[in-house]
Parts: sequence; structure tokens; C-alpha cells
Amino acid sequence: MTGTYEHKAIEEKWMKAGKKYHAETGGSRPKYYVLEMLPYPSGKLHMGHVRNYSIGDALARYKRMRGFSVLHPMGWDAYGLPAENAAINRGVHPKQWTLDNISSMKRQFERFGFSYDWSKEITTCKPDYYRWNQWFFLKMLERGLAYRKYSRVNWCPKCQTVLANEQVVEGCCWRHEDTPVTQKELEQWFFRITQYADQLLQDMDKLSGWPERVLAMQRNWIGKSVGTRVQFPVVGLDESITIFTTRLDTIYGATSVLVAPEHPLVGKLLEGVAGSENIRASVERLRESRPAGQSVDMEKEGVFLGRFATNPFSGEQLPIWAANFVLMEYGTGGIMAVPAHDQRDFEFAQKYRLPIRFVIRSVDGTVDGKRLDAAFTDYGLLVNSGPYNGLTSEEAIAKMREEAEKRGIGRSETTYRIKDWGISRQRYWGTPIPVVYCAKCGMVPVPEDQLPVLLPENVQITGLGHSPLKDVPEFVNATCLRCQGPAERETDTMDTFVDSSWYFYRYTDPTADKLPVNPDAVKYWFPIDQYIGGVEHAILHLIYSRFFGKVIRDLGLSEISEPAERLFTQGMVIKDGAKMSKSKGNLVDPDDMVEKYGSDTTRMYVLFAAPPEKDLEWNEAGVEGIYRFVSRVYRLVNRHTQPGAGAAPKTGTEAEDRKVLRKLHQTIRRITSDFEGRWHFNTDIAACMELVNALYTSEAQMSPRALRECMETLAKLLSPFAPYLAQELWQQLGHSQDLCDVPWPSFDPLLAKEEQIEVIVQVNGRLRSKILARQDMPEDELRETALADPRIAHIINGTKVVKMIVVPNKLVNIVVAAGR
RNA sequence: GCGAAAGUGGCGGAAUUGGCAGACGCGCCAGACUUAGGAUCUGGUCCCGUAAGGGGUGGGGGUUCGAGUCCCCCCUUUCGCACCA
Repeated sequence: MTGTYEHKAIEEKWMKAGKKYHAETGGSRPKYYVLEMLPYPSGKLHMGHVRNYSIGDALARYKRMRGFSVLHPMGWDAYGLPAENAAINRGVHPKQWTLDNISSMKRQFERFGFSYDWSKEITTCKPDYYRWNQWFFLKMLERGLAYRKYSRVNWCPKCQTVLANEQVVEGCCWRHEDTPVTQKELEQWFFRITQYADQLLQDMDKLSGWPERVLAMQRNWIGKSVGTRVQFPVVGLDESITIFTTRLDTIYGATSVLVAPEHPLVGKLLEGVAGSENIRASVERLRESRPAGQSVDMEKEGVFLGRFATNPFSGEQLPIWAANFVLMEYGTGGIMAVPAHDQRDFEFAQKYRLPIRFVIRSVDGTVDGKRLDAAFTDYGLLVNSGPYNGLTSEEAIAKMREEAEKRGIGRSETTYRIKDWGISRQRYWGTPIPVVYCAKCGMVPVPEDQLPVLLPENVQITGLGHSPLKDVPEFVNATCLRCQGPAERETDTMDTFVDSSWYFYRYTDPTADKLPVNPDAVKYWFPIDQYIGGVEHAILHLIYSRFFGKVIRDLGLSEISEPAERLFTQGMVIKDGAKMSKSKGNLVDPDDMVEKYGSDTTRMYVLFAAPPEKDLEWNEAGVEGIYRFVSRVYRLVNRHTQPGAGAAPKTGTEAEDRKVLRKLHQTIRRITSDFEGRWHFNTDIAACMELVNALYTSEAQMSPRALRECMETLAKLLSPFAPYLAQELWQQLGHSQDLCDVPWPSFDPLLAKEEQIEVIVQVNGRLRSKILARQDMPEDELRETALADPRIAHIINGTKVVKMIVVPNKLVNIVVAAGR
């Protein structure tokens, strides 16, 4: 191949050469596990994928050249709703649709030349994968980590299925941002993630390689809160209302007790109360008017229930209300309202003219409760609080808690915002939950040796709100595994987030058939050294995965608590100011780009247009810029390696060689340190451009040997970003090895060092001149040279030099006094 | 409201520790080669000014010989959380 750069010919040639990237488990080289989030096989890669995988592949290639044994796998998150929608809309079977999509996407991956070890590929909808979902389910069941309960759940009318709390975004479905989630009562399977809530929180200390932003989101989501439960006896009834508070110190300021409208005690409280029918109806209205995603700006409303409860500390009788801002799902469903020290209670009290009692004054005395136009929520000193007056909030909380425990009316409690993970989905295309229901024996798990429970293929998919499996008698009808009597199979399938919670363990040995993972392979490869993906998974996938990591550890399959040592979240790909998406109609199809410019150019553009953690604004003119650069590199190497390509005979000078070699070694230094640090590939590619510009300027004055060294090193430096091009250049330069097996270039610090340095000369901090100096020229000499500079001499003439700051190799700043 | 990140030319973005603001690319301008150029190569391109010079990193203040970078106040944008008691 000679002459001009033809991306198609080159890329096809090397794609056909079909280099395999096989990760060997074991061996003497250090291991490196680089993982990118696996895609849902929608049928086409989008630019977000290309970005994600270009970052990961650059890293994988760099690490290989640095001598690491690299595991870089890819797979398919193959279960999920779109496959069923395709079945409904187009009459294709979900399995066929999914497998077709996988094969076309795999072709895309290959065109891009991402260096995956395809022998590790996993596909979550295949029985040899999902049987292990079922296995985990059974293990969790054994350990009390999976359980079934009747509960109010989030329901997406469009998906016609249940959603986990994590999948509800601003009251709407995470897949349908304009579809409000409704509530439904259903019997559901749950994973007891709350049992690990504290560990999930604690172990964040180990995640120093994760973005602070993601940790903050997780911390927030877990929502640990340490407080106290206190019982308030109901006057005239043998019942008490348990409230949860983190501010026990404010209890003397309580002026009412509030419960959630759906609080189970409401019925009992209303018995024998005058007008209870009306009250009951009002409470009902309160309950129903509450939308799924209620928010702060909603008007606070309440209904007095006609009864009183006794404050166990002050002995005072407080009215009991039902209030719409009290959540049944959090704490105990009941609170004490302390208007003076809680903003929500303050607003509520103002609206219903409840008393506001001030019991905490600020330590500095500036807030004394005389005029209060908002709640004072800081810690302070207690007043109006009987025997606790004068204590600090911290002291009072401890003392009061002790007192409550002594009297048996309260105890300290830690609550979490995170809920157990509801995993039942009323859908077809997912992992069957391996249990049967027998009239006699109740729920009976399928024994481990009978897994997998296969998903039947002959199914009518209607999208009508119950699992399609219900209509498949040969699936539903089973024999009880205990009494051999007739039984019915569970027809819900698992949330697909189960699939993606542990796939990266299976990559280490996808052939494992005794256990979901091969513990030896896991031991060798884990933890994942670098996980790369979008930040949108901060609380869904990335919390579930950490949970599974701990379960896998507790099952003895791994010793590691945190699967991913480092996490990198790349920015979005934006076009016309909005995230690229089908609904916005601003998609750029990677296939079109590969066709027009080639995969090397597409990959390199995606890395060049912005640092990887920032959002990237798509601009096709920029793609053309990269194409120009790639062509320039190609022509440079081509004209010096192909006989008769027209390169003029050289008359090299040593000075020119030195100059370009210096640039070369500076470039190596820059790119190497960047790979080890902040991954600003945009500047690395810019550095390569500078080098190529320098080579264009100097090629005619360089010795063939120096020129060759530059071109060979350039091929190596480019290979993580543009592997096909780099490999082609490498071959044209006379080599047959794969660049992945070629060591990364090292730089010579002496060669990289500038000999002559431009030192800037400032007068009073303003740039006035530049002088040429030797590397490491002593201060005195710099000072003299600066003062001797004619322009400087002219400027400081007649003024008084007060001071001179000399920074060797950088600058001289002359401070002069104004006037004479 | 709380939390996090960010604000630099016409645009995407550089400036690793306080030391030449604007690397590199796009766009634009000019030139060369050319039948032609939306190819290629070379040069130019922050703003004002013919120039000397002056101004300039969201705004205001401060520290410093010197601030895009550090400190304080404010504004804007993006993202996340949002009655969690």
C-alpha cells in the first residue's frame, strides 16, 4: 500500500489478520484487569459506547505494552425489555432479536479493533449464565437474603412491570422519563441489601480510586441516620405511638405527634372519637392526594385525629395528627413535631396554629427564640427542658437516650434510606426465579442440581401486565419438589440488574460449571484494577455490584470485599447541546463514521475532543481534523519507507537530529506520565501532532537513522489510540510483530532536556524581554544577563532596583521603585 | 434549599508544583503548487491600537516580586439529592 491513506484498505487488512487477545490466568507477569461496562445489545453501538470502549482499549493496549498480563473482556447484558417490545412490534422472538443484535454489534466491535479477549465473552440470556443467577438466588434464600413479601411497589404503566426504588427517577420510570410511576400492591421477591447497608457505607473508605461524586451519591442513597425511637403513650388507649428522631434533645419542644396517613394505628386511634367518619375520610384524602414523587414544595397538610399522646419526658399531652409529609416508609411512620427546631414542623405549625416552643438556644446567644421566622435547626444549649437545661445538644441526646432506655420507652436506632432490592419483574425476557408453589408445602425452592430452570421459548408476548409465563402451562405446571404433588412455578423473572451485578466475576473463567465462578481465576484477576463506565450507573448497577461482591465474599468464592479498585466515569457525548439519544434525534451513527473516516479516526476523535471525564460536544469538522492528522502521519512514514515514494536523499545535520529527538523524548515522557496519571488523552494526541509537525519541518535535514527512530516510536505511541494505523506503519517500517507485544518506549531524561532555555525577564511582574540561557545557569549569571539586556536596561534606566527574583531556568523579575 | 463540579479566543480545549495565558485541533485570512481544489504544503490568527503601548481567564476584593492557578464575597451554568424526622 503506497501513496495516500486509505482507511478502508488498511483497517480491513488488519481486521482480517484477526489478532487474538488472550488473557492467560497465572504466569509471572503482573496482572491488570481493565473492565468496561457491558452493553445492552440494542443492535447498534452508540457514540457513548465508542467513547467508553476507546478509553478502556487505550488503557488495555498501553498496559500490555508495559508488560502486564491484561484481562480485557466484553459481553452482553442480553436480558431486558426492548427484546419483548421488538417481539410485540415486529413479531420477532426476543431470543432471535437479541442474538441477531449481538452478532451485528460484535461485528461493530471487531471493526473498531477493540482488543477484547473474546474467549471470555458472556451472554446473560444464555442458560450457562443465567443458571448462576438462579444459583445465587437459592444461596440467598438459604441465608435469608432473599425473601418474599406483599408490598406496595412502584409500577411503570408503560413497561407493565415493577420497578426497584433505584429505577424511579423523579417519580417517573428510568426508561420512560415522562411516565409517572404508580403504586401497586403485589407479592414480590426481595434481596436483603439493607443487611449490608452499613458495610456498603463503611467500605467506601476502600474506594479511594472512585470519583468522590459517585461515593457521595451512594452515601446519600444509603442514607444512614442514627437516632432514637421513643414511645408516646396514647391517652385513653392501651397503645403508644413510636416515633423516630435524630434530635431527642428537642423533645421538650414537641407540640404535636404526627403520623403518616397510612399509619396502621390510625384506625384504632379513631375508634370512639366523635366525628371519626369525617376524620377517616379526610385522612383517606390525604393519603390519596399524595403523588409518588412528592417533594418539598408540596403544601403541608394534616388532620387532627381527636386524640392525644403523652410526651414521656415532659408529661404534656400532645394532639395526634395525620400529616401528608410524614412517610410511612421511613423510620417508624411517626414523628414528634418540634416547630421551633425543624423547618417542616415549623411550616406545619404555622399553618394549623400549633404552639411553637423554643428549647434550644444558640451557643453564642444570638438566637434566643424571642423572634423566630424560621426553625433554628443547629445544635445548641437546652432551655425550657426541665432537668436538662444548660446541657449541650450532644450531651442531652446521650442523657435523654439513657433515660429512655432505663424507663423502657425508647432505644437508639439506626435507620437507612436504602430499601431492600425488589427483584421480581412481571416480564418474560429474564431469568426465571427458581421456586415452585405447592398447595401443601407452600414455597419450595428448586434444588440446586435441577438448575437451570429454563426459560421456555414458545411464548405469546402481549405486554398486558402479567408475566407472559403465566400463559405457558408446560412451564407453570410443575410437581412439588418436596411432596411430588401438583405445584405452580413462579412466573415472575428477575430484574436484569441481577445479571450485571456479578458478570465481571464470571469473565475470569466463563467455562466454570461447578460454581458461578472459578475461585482460583477470581483470586488471580481480582480486584478489577480499572472499571470504566457512565456515571448514570452510580446508584443502580454500582451499588448492586458492591452488594453482590460482599455476598460472593461471604459465600467463600472470593476474599475480596470490593470488586473494583478504581472507577472512572466518562462524560456524555453531546450534540447540539443535548445528550445524544434516539428521542432527541441527534444521534451520530458510529458505523457512518467508520465508513467515512475509519475506526482509527473515530476512536481518536472521541479521545481528542475533550478530556475523558468531561462531556464531549460532537463536531464533525473536528473529526475531519483528526482524519487529516492520521493521513499526515501515514504519508510521512510512507514516503520514507516505500521505495520510490519520492523522499529526497538526506543530508542530515546533527543539530537537527538533536532537536527532533528532544521533542520525541519529551513526547514519550508526556504520554507515559499521562497514562499513569490523569488520562488526558486529548493532550497526548496533541503531543503526537506536535511531534508530527516537527517531523514535517525537519525531515529533510535529519539523518535517516534519527528519522526512523522517530517514526518507529511514533507508531508505538499512537497504537493505544489508533491501533490499525499504528500496526500498518509498524509493518511498513519493516516489523512483523504485533505492537501489543512490543515494549512501550522509554524516554531518556537527558535527551528530553532542553539545552538552551528562554528565560523570561519581567520588570515589576510584567513581561519585558526574553534572554537565552544555558540549562541550569547560575543565579548570578542570570541576573547579570538580564540587566545587560538592552531592552531591560532601557526600561530600568533611571529607576532604583529594589529587588530581583531569580527562578533558575524560568525567569528573572526585577522590582524597581517608581520615580527616581 | 443541600451537596458536587465547572465558568479561559469565533468554537472544542491547553497551561502537572503560583512563573511567557491561549499548546493542539476546528474555523477564518494570506501565499505556494495546480487545468482545477472542499487535496496538499507554508505562514498568520485573544482584543484595542498604524505604531510605541495598553487591556485580557464570570464579577468584586485580598495574599504575593508575580495569580487562570491560593484565600474571602458574589453571579451564572451543569449534575446529583430533595419533606428521610
